[in-house]
Amino acid sequence: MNGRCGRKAQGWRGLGCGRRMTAPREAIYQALSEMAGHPSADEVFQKVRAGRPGIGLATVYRNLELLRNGGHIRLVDAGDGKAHFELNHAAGGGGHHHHLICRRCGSVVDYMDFEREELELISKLEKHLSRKYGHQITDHDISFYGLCQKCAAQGSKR
Amino acid sequence: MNGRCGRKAQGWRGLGCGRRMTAPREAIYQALSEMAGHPSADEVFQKVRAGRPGIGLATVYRNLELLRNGGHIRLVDAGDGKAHFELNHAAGGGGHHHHLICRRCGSVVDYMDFEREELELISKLEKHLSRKYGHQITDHDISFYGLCQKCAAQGSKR
DNA sequence: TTAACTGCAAACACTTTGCATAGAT
DNA sequence: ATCTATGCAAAGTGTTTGCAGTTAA
Repeated sequence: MNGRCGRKAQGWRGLGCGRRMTAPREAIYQALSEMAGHPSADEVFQKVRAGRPGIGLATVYRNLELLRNGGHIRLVDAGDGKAHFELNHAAGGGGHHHHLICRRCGSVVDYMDFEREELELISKLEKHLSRKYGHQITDHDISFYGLCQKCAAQGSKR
Repeated sequence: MNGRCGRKAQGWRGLGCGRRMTAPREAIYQALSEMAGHPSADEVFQKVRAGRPGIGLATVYRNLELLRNGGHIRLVDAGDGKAHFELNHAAGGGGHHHHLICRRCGSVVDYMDFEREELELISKLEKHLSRKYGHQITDHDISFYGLCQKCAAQGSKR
């Protein structure tokens, strides 16, 4: 949208996003892309660490932030106080999805149902809100909260 | 939905939610209800403290959590690492709204546009997702992220 | 060559918890 | 009288930052 990368994104090089392409950065993206679900920063750290023992947690945080700014990955709020991440396939127009989050166990289910109707309403909303409030909308988040099947079965209160 | 209050909610008493109705709890809800926007836990604390000097921050956190579980207030994620709160007017079916959040300055704008279409799609989605995934959906969050007018004007990168 | 990146550890900010006391029912 | 809620301070947690050394460009 505004100043995205500014460089030709030839496959993987796009991750550099005008910055240096370092081994840790690649390893971090790689790790995230190999992980299922929505790992937390620390989980990504553990995974990267397995293949690159010397890596630091700070580097993971710094790169996740960088990758997020570059639009490569996306932050998911699972309501557990930690930041969770997932690849932003939506950047390619591909597998964008929304979330179904359990308030008890924190599990996150992705869903892509009603894609057509949702996308239609969403783009209508984005356009309208942009005009009305002057916001420059780049992103959205639609999540449903409640109890997952397992937790709901475990009894209603606490 | 599941085990909500279980007591007759005679106006304000409903806040007790089966628990003791204490002055701090009332003061905290009162403070939040008098504040505009989406104050953070600490902002609520400051406001309550003004009228009740002795109150503790922990009590504010404990009660915000309690009120949230009781469905009286709602947590808003402004992406700034702090928990923000607002009254859950939606509980009464009234002024439910969604958010327009600035990634730069963290400002949050409420909007209620396209209410009919949105609500229609949302309730359809909730029903469908409940059936398909077995989740017990109690709540949802729809937010658009980007730059507010002011921040967008201040330059595109950085 | 040089400026961004890294790893480490220390610093931070927000939130939660332990415990003795106060207070609602 | 009983048992939950409170206030304080101390402990956690997740995340950020300072800095000297490293490394991509």
